[in-house]
Amino acid sequence: MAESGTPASSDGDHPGGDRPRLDRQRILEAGAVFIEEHGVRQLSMRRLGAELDVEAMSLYRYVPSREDLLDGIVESVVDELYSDPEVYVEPHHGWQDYLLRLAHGLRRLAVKHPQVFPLIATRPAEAPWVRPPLRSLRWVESFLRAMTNAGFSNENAVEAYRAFSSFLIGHLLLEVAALGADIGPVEDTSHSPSRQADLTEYPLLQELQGLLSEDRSKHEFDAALDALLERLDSQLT
Amino acid sequence: MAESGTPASSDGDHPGGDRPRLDRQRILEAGAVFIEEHGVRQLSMRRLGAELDVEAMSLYRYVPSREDLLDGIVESVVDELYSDPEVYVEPHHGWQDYLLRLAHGLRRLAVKHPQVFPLIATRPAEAPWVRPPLRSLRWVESFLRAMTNAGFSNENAVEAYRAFSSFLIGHLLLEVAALGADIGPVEDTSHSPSRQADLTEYPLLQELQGLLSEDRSKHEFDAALDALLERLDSQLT
DNA sequence: ACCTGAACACCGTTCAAGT
DNA sequence: ACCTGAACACCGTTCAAGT
Repeated sequence: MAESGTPASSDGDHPGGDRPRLDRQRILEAGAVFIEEHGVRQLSMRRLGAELDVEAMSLYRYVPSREDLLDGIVESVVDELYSDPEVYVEPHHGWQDYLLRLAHGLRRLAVKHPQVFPLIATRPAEAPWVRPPLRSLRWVESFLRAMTNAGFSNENAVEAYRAFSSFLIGHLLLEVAALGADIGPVEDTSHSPSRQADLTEYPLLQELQGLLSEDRSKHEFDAALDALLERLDSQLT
Repeated sequence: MAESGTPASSDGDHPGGDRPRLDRQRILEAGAVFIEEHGVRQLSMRRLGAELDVEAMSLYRYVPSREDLLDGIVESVVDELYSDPEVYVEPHHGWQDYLLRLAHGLRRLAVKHPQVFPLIATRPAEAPWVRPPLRSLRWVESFLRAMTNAGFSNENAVEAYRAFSSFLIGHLLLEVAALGADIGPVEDTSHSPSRQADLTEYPLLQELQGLLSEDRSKHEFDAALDALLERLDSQLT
């Protein structure tokens, strides 16, 4: 009786929990959670609808297409960076401090959302020169402002922006990949990379397999970032 | 008359050209070509079949699944590196020469196959510690051998391997992305990034838009590679 | 031995229809 | 105003059947 019919109270109508009414932000968040749980490949409009106790078709009222849904998810995840207190402070301690905080903030984001991060890294951006993972005009402006204010020439500021992007993409993409994320359109757990590779033909690999399997990502990230900052610093004089 | 029936000669049977009989390598090559022309997203078993004048179902005799097809395409493209005369020579001129040649070979590969490269960069590898874009045990062994032979400790050789991979992924992925490739699961040309972004709120971006749109990828690649080699060199002493 | 037709269980997306 | 059912044009994949 309590199950059907009358649109009485707004809660307790469904056994599995209530349904707070659809809106775009709720869809994007559910999408991010779904991807983190099952991977992008598994995300279909129909399944995401089911997750929200709604038919797939309802989503189209808030999201024009699956592609746009993915873009929206990326955007909403990246926007977490604005509320990271370690990152989003005025760059009053110099450009190196600013870049360090930004880089570490993005690394936290990547590690927190290992399945979404590849999308952040690979979806086309707002403008061709907006390079991931700094996906918004606002961050690019902020980055370039920090550099030029610090005395970098326009050319060097732009070059620093490119070097910084490449550094982050390379390190973070490979870090989340090692974390077991699928960074491409795959999903099968029953798939290839489970079986142990046969190393009999590769004596050095055999010997170094222990070292190769160690996780040194934090150290390598910091070391490479440090080297990058040094390199940029040398362009300042 | 010449159109139908008798399986007479092996040529001229179809107006659109003859059909040399299916085999795995032919499928993989057609797949690579198709992706370069239309993007990964457009590649379906049915369409690739049509490209080969065959029903989709026939492909399953040579390729277990679409996923495996993509892996095979990646592998066959990466294998071009073995026949690059600039790369595949014994490292007799020192480790720096070896790394330079390898890096430039991979860059040529990326630029030659801008649509396939993101797959090279993002598909899961044979073993978890095989990092793209060096996707084969053989290359990893060769890389580590060159480094240890040059006097690097095991630890430093492995660290160099990781730094080198990250460097290549970051730079080449962003380079092919700028080249207009879709580096993620997108395709729509009718899509977002066409419209000119509104920069009125971002004065510095407005001022630097010219610089930001310049292609400096070759120079930046070389500069970053140089810095990396320097950094590795300093670990040798 | 190699290819195909028909079928199954899914997709994204549209649109008229329900409440 | 918001959600849904039915439908369309696609998918990947299986398998019995054709030649």
